[in-house]
Amino acid sequence: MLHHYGKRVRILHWCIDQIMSNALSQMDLTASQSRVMGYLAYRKEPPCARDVEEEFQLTHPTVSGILSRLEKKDFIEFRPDEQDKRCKRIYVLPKGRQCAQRMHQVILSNEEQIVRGFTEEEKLQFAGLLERAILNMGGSPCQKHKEEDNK
Amino acid sequence: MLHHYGKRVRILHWCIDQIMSNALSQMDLTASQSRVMGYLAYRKEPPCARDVEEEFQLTHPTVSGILSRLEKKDFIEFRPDEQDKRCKRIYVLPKGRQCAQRMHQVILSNEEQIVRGFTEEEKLQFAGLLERAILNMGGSPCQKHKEEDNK
DNA sequence: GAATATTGCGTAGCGTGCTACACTTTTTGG
DNA sequence: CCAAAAAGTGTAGCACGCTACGCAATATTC
Repeated sequence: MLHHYGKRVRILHWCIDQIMSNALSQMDLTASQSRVMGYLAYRKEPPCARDVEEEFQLTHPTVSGILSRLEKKDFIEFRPDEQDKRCKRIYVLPKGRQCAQRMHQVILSNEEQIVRGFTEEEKLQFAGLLERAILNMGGSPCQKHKEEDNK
Repeated sequence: MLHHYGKRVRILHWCIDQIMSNALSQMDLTASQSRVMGYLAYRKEPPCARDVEEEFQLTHPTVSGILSRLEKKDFIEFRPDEQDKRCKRIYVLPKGRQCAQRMHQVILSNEEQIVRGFTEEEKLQFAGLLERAILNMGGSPCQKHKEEDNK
């Protein structure tokens, strides 16, 4: 019996991105950009690109692209770290601060919309089954490095 | 309480694609390409691009790109339809037929791997919750056209 | 302290998804 | 029958994932 998990996960992933992008288009932000902005805005210490990679389990060229688009649109600014000259600290500019609250709302309401009509038990099950499926597939990308150490 | 459904769906989607791509790289196929090839190989009548769009809920530029890469690698061939000169019928070439069985296996084993260790009830729940989440988010892209008719 | 490894980042190049536009062919309405 | 709508493709341009490479700065090791 076929359940088409892969297909369903793919479509759901697409839907989530689409809904978020629509809700945020008026702020000139894509779904990925707003998720990163949400993370940046709610950090006390200005993080560097590496922290964003860890948070979202993305590779550095991907994060680099998203950040450079955010910089071009004046949501953020890069400033070199005094101590470690390799790092470029990410500072949220006023334009970024302005829409932080709105972003947060959109992200939360999106999460709610995904599980609308679910009972509390179903929400727990859904999160649990997703997590188990991820573990079945070997976990997130950046965890692979750690596994390689067990040689 | 935060369950990070969006994040988990995104990561799971990524994992599924990654595992499939790895399993198929020796055949010079990406995950998306092999899914399309799987569909093409198990069709009696040679479909046109439109059928692929419907099957996978993708837009036509996306399908067009995947098909043109498959054509370039000699997995498929386009031939104009006699009756309807708009359509380009898709014919699977020998190279495509050769790996059809293997593709099918990889796709099936991938589906199994996603829900490894799940009970039958959990598998049903997982598929059901995914479907409900998709409906919560407005369903798949191509269904929007039909909704627009209800004006 | 100098050679080496690691870390942080940049860039090139690609696949896959999208929107928006244009074109040809077919179908449909008056 | 002819104009208009719809259907099937094509292409341009973009976002966002990836791998693979390279370079500079820091850490580590001998």
